[in-house]
Amino acid sequence: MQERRSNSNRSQETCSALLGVARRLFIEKGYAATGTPEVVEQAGVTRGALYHHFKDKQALFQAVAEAEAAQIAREIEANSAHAITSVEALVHGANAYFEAMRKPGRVRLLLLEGPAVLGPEEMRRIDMETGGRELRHGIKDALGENASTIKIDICADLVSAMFDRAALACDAGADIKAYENAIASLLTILVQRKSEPLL
Amino acid sequence: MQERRSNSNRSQETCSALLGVARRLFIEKGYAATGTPEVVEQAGVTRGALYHHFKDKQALFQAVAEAEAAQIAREIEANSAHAITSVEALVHGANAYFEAMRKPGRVRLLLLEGPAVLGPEEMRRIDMETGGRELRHGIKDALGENASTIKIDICADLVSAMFDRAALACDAGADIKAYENAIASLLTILVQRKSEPLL
DNA sequence: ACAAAAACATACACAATGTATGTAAATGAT
DNA sequence: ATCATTTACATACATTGTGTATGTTTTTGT
Repeated sequence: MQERRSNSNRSQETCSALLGVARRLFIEKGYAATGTPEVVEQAGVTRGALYHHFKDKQALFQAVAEAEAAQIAREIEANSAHAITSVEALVHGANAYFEAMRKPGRVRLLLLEGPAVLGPEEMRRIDMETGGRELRHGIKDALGENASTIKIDICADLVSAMFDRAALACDAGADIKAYENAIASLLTILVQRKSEPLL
Repeated sequence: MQERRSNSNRSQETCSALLGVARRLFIEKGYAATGTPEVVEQAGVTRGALYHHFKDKQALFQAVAEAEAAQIAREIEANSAHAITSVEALVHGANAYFEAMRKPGRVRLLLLEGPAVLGPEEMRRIDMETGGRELRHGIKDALGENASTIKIDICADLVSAMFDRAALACDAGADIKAYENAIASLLTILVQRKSEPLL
């Protein structure tokens, strides 16, 4: 009794199983402590399948991280759809980001292990293709048209750093509201300075 | 011909050799790609000596990270000795931090690998015992006496996050002056708000 | 139906980690 | 000064994981 499946279906299902198990183990035990034998065992395949679909363990992690970042971007986009002023858009986006990063494991995946495993430039690329792009857009609106590209980039980078640190702190048990208020104050000040360039 | 050395001297010299080689390899190749056989070979000892002085590879990394953080704290303290106002102290401290973090490898050690290998809470502990303590003190002065402890902590955490991100960007080739100016502006705004509490 | 390619599975070579055990040097007490 | 004890190492081993090479099955295209 053998059900005939297409090749793309086979690949998709095995990749999906591998990514799901890898994601859970990377979150539970971390990248270094997660062995490929354990991953394939729980996914119901062999190491041969893994190394057929992914170049190495790092590529598996990268796929997990990219999928997670894409999902986060979708959630942010859904939760911050309606916003009138640029400040509101920024604050809504920030709150949506915090809400998304509350899902267990995301902080560890994207803020702790990601930079160490894939490097900061690769993580920055992933971030820019997902959530970071919208943040930069919001910052650009907030700063006004007289802000140079480089200043927009730096400002967005610094604000993004605060967001990440806040998510990290909340993941460690800190009060979310306190960080949200602090960041909201900073963003408000930032935008009120629109006329005379802040940075 | 055998020179009689004290036990503490023997330990100190082997530990020093191990830490020096480990530091260089951790910086050059990263934590995961650095093997203990390579470390002990270049240090002129055996793995037995390593595992006698350090519990495991992670403990070796932690010792390297703590030594580096302590050295950075010393450099900051030396370079920001004289400051009149609290703002000046903050800006001087920030510039001293950037200058210290320009030394090759420190960004990778303390901002990339450290959080992944030792965990964020351990890195925060190390930071608080070295440079972070002075930053928090400066922030407290800048915010004034009416700021609550929790607000001081959060503000210092967020500012520290910006410092770290700036150091990371500069390590990747970004313009240091641009980030320094951006942070200086933000700090100025922060402190000008002393009367009506910012956070 | 048959060749080619894709999707796996199996087996192997290599390396690294941590530990257990053995040895030499230093310390402390008599 | 000697001897027991502890400290500082060195050696050997057991385990585990990574990546690759090779083999097998299933699908695809002609």
